[in-house]
Amino acid sequence: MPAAEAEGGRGGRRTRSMRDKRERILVAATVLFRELGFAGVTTQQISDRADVAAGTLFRYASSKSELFLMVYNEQLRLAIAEGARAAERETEVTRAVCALVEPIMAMAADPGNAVVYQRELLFGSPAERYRSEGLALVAGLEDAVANRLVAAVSSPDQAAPALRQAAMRAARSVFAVANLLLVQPYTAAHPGSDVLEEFREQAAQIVRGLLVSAGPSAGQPPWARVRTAGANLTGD
Amino acid sequence: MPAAEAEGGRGGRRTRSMRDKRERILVAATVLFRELGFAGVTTQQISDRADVAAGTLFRYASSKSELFLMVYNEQLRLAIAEGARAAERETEVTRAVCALVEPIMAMAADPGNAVVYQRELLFGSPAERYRSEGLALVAGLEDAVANRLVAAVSSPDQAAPALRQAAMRAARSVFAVANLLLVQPYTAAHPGSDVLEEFREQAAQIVRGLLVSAGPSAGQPPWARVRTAGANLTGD
DNA sequence: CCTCAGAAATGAGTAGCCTCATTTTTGAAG
DNA sequence: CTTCAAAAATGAGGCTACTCATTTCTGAGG
Repeated sequence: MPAAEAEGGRGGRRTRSMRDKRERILVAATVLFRELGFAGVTTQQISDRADVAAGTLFRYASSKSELFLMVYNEQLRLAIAEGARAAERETEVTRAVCALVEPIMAMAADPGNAVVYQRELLFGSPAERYRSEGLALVAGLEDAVANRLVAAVSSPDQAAPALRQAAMRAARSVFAVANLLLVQPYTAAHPGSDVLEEFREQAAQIVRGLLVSAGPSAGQPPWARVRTAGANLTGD
Repeated sequence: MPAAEAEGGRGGRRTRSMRDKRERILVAATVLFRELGFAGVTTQQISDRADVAAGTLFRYASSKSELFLMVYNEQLRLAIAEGARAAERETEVTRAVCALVEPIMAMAADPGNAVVYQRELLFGSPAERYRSEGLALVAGLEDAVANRLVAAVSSPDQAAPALRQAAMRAARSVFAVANLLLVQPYTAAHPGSDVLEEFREQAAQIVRGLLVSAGPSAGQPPWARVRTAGANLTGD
């Protein structure tokens, strides 16, 4: 009987050893990815540095990509938290929405890894643990944006479902825009433009679209009046 | 002297041989990618089928990804052309914009390859030939969308620069939304929703945002009046 | 203490993309 | 026809992510 008890509760040599290993791997991966970039690192280097065999790595993360997601999910979590804090200080909707998302845009300071992170998050094979984790973080952020949009227009409890839906849509659009702008340095599609500034403008445009009306099928409820709130984003 | 002449003009055994080879490779790649998907095909299979050596493949496309882009750029070209044709038949802005983009959404009928195409286009290594080609196609489509938006509001020749800029932004937003929706089946982020319907709604919202005003810094020029044009997308 | 079953670790092996030193082909000039 | 240089083709081999049969370890029961 003490069996499961003594083991599961806390220590247990086996459990501890695995925890240590996981930690060593995480640290090694973090350092190496940061220093050499995703493509510049081999899984060998990581396993060497973590002092485990090559094969052992794949018992803790099913692929190099997953390893990468494991490392950078942490950074995303931090960015999201910072965005939430910053947004609380804003009263105007559009500003608040931007505040929520901008810390993520700032991750692009390290263009190489930020872009890889996006790629793996969007296109990694589904149903992998760390990918889902990252996607959940993103979904949470989208919700936060949608909530802020709804709050700008009515009190949360009596929000019409149609409004909620329109707000979710706007949130997703904002997110899509952020995504594409993050890769932009890499596509070199629209050079010369300031990415952050562009993001603000596009976000403002989308928010305006939401505020004009909740959508074609909503029959113009009262809050459709709030037309141009947020239009003076750059004005003050 | 006849040197460059006789060769460059048309035939020339060498040139012809290379053309043939390129063609064989393209055909082999097209068939195999279609039948087995990007990941399901090895470069060996392609070179075998094209009846060239393994290494020869990489003289015609610098990587498996480029090979893939080479094949699917063609499909994108077709989709864009079809969109242009469909858009001419529409009078209402939002509908026209959707018509332009929707054939691309339809490419997602083959989810596997459509998603890979997006991935390679967005994240492939820059400055590769076929990637640039694909990006140029996309840029052209964005321009077409922007033009249609501008036309909805003023005659093209006297369009204010601020309007043009705002329209480009909206076009890019629409595009970003399309991008994300295309990967959605793969992220499984927002299941249950009809992708095409979602696209229309989000696009409508963005267009509305543009029509409300050209942007904060534009000082509300006359065309800012055109507020809710296109709001009845689903209504008729 | 010993035994033993299941978990975990291991690292040699595999597959597949791509490189590059070598070989073959080409077309012009003598 | 022969020679030659430049272009193109070749395919063995490198590199690296990942697998899997084998080995090592762990902790419980006797």
